[in-house]
Amino acid sequence: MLSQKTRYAMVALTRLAREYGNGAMLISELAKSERLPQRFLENILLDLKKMGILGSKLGKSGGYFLLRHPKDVNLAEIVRQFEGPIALLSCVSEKAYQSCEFCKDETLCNIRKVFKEIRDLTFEKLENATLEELIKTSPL
Amino acid sequence: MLSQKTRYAMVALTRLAREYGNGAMLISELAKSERLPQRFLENILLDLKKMGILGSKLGKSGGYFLLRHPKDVNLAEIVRQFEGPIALLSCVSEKAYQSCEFCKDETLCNIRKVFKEIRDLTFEKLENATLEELIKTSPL
DNA sequence: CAAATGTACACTAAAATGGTGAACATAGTG
DNA sequence: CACTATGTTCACCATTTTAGTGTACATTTG
Repeated sequence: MLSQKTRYAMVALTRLAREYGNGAMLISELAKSERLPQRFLENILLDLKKMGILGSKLGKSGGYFLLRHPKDVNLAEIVRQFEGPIALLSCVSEKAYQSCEFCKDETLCNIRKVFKEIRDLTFEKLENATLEELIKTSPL
Repeated sequence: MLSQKTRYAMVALTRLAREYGNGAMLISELAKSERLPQRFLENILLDLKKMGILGSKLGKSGGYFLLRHPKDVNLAEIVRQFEGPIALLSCVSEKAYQSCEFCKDETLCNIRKVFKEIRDLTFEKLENATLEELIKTSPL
């Protein structure tokens, strides 16, 4: 299961994506309106800023805002940052590959094959889930 | 990422599936030949016994053996037991569903939609991964 | 009975999770 | 310039999870 941190990040980002183009939003307002713990949220927003996804302004009328266009931020990047590898086994991870201590030949391992397929499908779904897609309202 | 416990369980089970029909195998032999920490493995095998997947015999020439046919044990069951829910969000879990504290209407939530698709694909792959499939040797 | 096995239950060290506290830096306003 | 509202930094903390280990016990076979 995803950590609270990742879930909070997704909620905060989709909100900031809806506000895209409207200037900065206060942490306090974001926390209150989305029901996120403010102090914890501060850490998360700071991480997102360091990733180059959010920008911030200090002082009066300061706050956070989405730097990139919502179509240029996807969940794969967010999940990687806050959860670590998308893969369930390091032997099928793209960014954090480590060879398996059990396998003599990974190409013949059927366990690996299953988890490789799962990783690839999961990654594809997460990568296609841009903030733009996430804030689209379903047709009635 | 999957825990060591889950990985060890998968390794032990595929080995016992290969030995299916050959009687009991010593924990010590299983641990040594598959390079698993024996004491930790004992806990895992006990869990698998309680799940009705393994049987055991005490005393001399005792040990563990697969109770069910290898085609009747799949990774979905194993992952659920040792990792908890297959879903990444409780709002898309089948066995551990919990409503989302953020959503007003889950049917309209696009985040949920993404993770529901991921859950369903993952579950399908894990369910089709029976021990019988896992021990098949690839054709040359 | 003795030895070889699995069983039970408690315990522990280290890491991850989900935060909080206190002081500081910066930008805008009067 | 001083004040105040904001974000920033860094350290700290309690709880839970992970990955085991310790010790004693129960059962079967020879």
